[in-house]
Amino acid sequence: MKLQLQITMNEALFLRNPESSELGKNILKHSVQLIYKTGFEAFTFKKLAEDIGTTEAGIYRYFENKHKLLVYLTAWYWGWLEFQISYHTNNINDPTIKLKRVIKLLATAVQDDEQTSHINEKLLHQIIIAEGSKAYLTKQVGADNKQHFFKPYKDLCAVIGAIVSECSPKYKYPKSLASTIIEMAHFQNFFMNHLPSLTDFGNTKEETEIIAFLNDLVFTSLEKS
Amino acid sequence: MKLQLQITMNEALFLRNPESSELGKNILKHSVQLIYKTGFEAFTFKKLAEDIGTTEAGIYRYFENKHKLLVYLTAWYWGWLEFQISYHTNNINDPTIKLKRVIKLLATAVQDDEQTSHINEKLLHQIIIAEGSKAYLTKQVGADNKQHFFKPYKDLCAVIGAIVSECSPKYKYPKSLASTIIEMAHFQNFFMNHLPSLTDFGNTKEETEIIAFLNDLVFTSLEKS
DNA sequence: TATTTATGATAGTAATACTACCATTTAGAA
DNA sequence: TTCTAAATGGTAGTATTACTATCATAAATA
Repeated sequence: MKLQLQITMNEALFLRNPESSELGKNILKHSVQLIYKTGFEAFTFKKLAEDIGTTEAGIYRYFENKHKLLVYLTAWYWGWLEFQISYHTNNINDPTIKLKRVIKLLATAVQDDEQTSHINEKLLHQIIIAEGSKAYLTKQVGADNKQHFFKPYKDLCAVIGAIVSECSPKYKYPKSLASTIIEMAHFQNFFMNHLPSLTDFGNTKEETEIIAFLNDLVFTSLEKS
Repeated sequence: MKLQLQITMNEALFLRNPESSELGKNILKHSVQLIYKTGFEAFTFKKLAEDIGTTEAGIYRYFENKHKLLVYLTAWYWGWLEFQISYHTNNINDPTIKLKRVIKLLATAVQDDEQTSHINEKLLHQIIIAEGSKAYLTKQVGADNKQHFFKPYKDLCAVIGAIVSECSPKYKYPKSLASTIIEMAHFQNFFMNHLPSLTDFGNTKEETEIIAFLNDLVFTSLEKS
């Protein structure tokens, strides 16, 4: 049996649903590869079209511009990650163990998930680390937010914040701690690999060290309160 | 008496030193205003030239491209902030008080500093919040790093990391905690203002709450170890 | 079989990100 | 003071980017 995981996306993110056709799926697949390879700044619809073997106009029928495509990919990732979290923390009662799993999932390089054939989660994870915050660090953040483009990110943050509160009902900053965990899981990874002197993991470059740091940071805060 | 604070900049960041001429100073001054107003993506040298009343070619004599200008501005800001920190923590012996001052300086909206007439620090602080990470979240981060473009950021991080270690010599992650403090002072501010459900400060939107959160996060970690 | 719908192919435009060149003004050295 | 070099102003031009529009064809569907 092979289950197909479908993540429901905000329809305002695309002009035509990329999951609904071969070309659309190719756009998702190749955009992940190309953004990973060139970085978001150098990424253009023209290069993407050449990569796929279609034309620029073909891409524009699916996405208005590359910013919307990036927001789509990040939203997809957060949706996917929330599912991963719900799957891997299912049936666990101890919120401390749950939160540890969450931290591990956030900070660990992902395996390419067979369930979603056209998107390479491992590459997408790297894209989120290096480009993810560009999805909201824009002048349009307010307008995009009104259209609920960041709902998957907020939902994930709310889920993690709820686990934090389960661990420690009196802790005063569950949501800020949740967004800190998410962002730092990624930033410390980027720093470790590119600006190692900003971290304490420059020698080993091991993800496990980031996990240990975040666990230490989070659980001393929660134990105290 | 009016002292002029000069921040020494990496010469590879510019083609001609913008501090050395009126046009150069105008480029710095107006780029801060224009990036603040339009955001970095929509910011172009053409618009900047029109703003100043010069031509595109004039700007290109000082900066190779807008990325280098952004890196210049961020580097300037980190250098300036390191001076602020050293000034405001001077003669304080208790490292805990020092670290609290640092957190406050990082998280507080700055006053425009009279000592540096052509750069508006208050606007620049806002630019750092919204655009600062774009200086290093690029494919060229390795090449830029080799040219020491991020040295002021690293120096600042090292200074803060040293204070952390003073507070708690056994704490295992002083540098990662320092970069976490810096990034979160800015990200929580951005979230509070634009995606408030990612924080616990959405109601009041007060910087003092970010400071309280960071103090709680940092000092429970340090007390414990 | 008729008819939508998706795609392919081509063209065109405005803006961006530069580079090059020349004329003029300004500032410093002789 | 004059000469010279440096800084600036102004204009042009190019390749690329970020789109929009149009038309033909192929594939799916009714």
